Amino acid sequence: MLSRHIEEIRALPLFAQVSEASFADLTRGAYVQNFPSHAELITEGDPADFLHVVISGCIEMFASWQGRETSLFLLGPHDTFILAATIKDRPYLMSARTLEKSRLIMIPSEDIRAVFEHDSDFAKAIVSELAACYRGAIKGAKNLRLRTSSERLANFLIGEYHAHGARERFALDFEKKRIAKFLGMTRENLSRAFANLRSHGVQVDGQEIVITDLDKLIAFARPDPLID
Amino acid sequence: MLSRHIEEIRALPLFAQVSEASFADLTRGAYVQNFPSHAELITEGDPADFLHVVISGCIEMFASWQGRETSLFLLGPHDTFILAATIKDRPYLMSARTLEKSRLIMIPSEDIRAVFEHDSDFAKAIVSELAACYRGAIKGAKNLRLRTSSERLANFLIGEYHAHGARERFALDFEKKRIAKFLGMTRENLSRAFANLRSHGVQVDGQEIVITDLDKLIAFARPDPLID
DNA sequence: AGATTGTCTTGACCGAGATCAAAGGTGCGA
DNA sequence: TCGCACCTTTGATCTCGGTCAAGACAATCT
Repeated sequence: MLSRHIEEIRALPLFAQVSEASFADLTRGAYVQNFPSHAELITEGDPADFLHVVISGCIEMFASWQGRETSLFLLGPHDTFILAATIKDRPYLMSARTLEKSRLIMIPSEDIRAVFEHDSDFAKAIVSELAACYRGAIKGAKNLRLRTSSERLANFLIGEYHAHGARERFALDFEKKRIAKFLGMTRENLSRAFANLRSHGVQVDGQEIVITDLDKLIAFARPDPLID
Repeated sequence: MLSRHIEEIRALPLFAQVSEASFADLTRGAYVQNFPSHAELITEGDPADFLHVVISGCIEMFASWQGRETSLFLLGPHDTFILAATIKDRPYLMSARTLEKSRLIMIPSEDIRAVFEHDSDFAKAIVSELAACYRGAIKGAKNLRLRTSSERLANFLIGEYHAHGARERFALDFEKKRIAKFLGMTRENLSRAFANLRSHGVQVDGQEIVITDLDKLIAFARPDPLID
C-alpha cells in the first residue's frame, strides 16, 4: 500500500488512536483498489470480508427487494463501510456501487476483528464510529419520514450552501439524478420540488443554484440539529 | 436496587462479560423506576443523562418535527435505549414513552462512559450492542422503504406465527392500534391490509389469527433474512 | 339496564409522490 | 455539421396510504 494512503487513513478518527503495532496489523493485509464508475463493490447477503474506506470518489449504499431498490446513504472520502457487518461477522445488509471513478482501501475483516479483540483503543474508536453511524441512520429515517420531498430538498440546499462557504451562488456537486435518489424521490419529482422552491428564495439554472432569499428558504426548510 | 433486578440485567449481553468491579460501578448509581402507561420518559433534544434498560412493559421510541410524529421502534423487556447518545454524550435524537405500565433501570451516563473507558470487555459488549442496533435500524429502513403496508403486515404475521410455536391459530399479543403504529401505518389502513390478506391465506377474527394457507402467505410476504 | 368510552371496521375522498409519455437541452464523437 | 446519447423538465394519469366521517362492537361504570 502506498505510504501516502497509509498516512491518510492513519489520520482518520477510526485509526488515529491505535498503537503502531495494531496499525501495522491492520494495514498489512490491506490494499488499495481503483474502481470505475458504476461498479458494484459489494452485494447484500455476501459475507463481510472487508472493511472499506473511501479515499476518493463517491459511493452509493443501496438495498433491493423483489425488484424494488432504495438508496440508503451516499458516501464520500474518509467514510467507511460496512463496519457493523465486519464486526459481527454477519452478511452485508446493503449493496454498494460507485457513482464515479473511486479509490478505496480494503482491510480484511479478520484483521479488524483481531485487532479489535486486543486493542482497547481501537475498540473505543469503533464504538465512536458505530454510534455516529447509528445516529446518522436515525437522522436519515427522521428526515425521510417527517418531511415532504420539497422540505428535504430545501434542507439539502441549505447544507450545500454552507458547504460552499455560505455564498449565495454555487454549483451542485452531483447531477440531479443522484440528488433525487439520495433524497428519496424520482428525478421528475425533484424537478417539481425545485420548481416549488422558486417561491421560497431559490433560483435554479442547470447546475447553478442561487439563494435569493436565505431567510425565506430557512423559514420553509426549518433545519433542525436533531435531523440535519 | 433490588438484587433480583441486578441479577436480571447482569445476564444481559451488554453486562454479562464485565468484571464484578465494573458491574458494581455501573449499578451503584443506578435505580429502578416504575412508570404508568403513556408516560413520556425522555424527549428528543434533551442531554443523555441515563442509559435505560427495560425490565417490563412496552416502550415506543418516536420523533417529531413541525407537529408531525413518527414512531421508530417498539421496545420490550431486556432492550436498552439510548446507548449511542450516552456514549457520545450528545442529545437524544428520539423521544420515548410507555405504551403500558413499565419498569425500567436507569444508569447514569457518566458511569457508563467511565466504565467504558477502563473496561475493555464492556467496550466490546457495547460495540456488539451498537452494531446490532445499527443493523436493526437498517433492516427497519429497508422494511419500510421497500415493502407496501400489506407486505409488512404479512411478514409481521409470519414472525408472530413462529413466535407462537408455528401453530396455525394464535392470538395477537398487541392491540391492532399498536401494531399499526409499529408497522408504520394508520389503524384504518391496517384493517384494509388485514382484509387484503384474506386472499393470501389469513383469517382474522378480532385478536384471533388463523393461518389457513401458510405457503400462500409466504409466497405473498417473501420473508427475507436481510430484512426480517 | 343504560350510558359511556375506547377499539375496530368500512366507505368516501384527498394528496403526495410514482409512473408513463413526450419534448427540450446539452455535450460529444463521427 | 449532423446525429446520437443522456439528462432534465413538463404534463397526464395512477396508486398508495392518510384523513374524515359514520357505524358496529365490546368492556366498563353508575
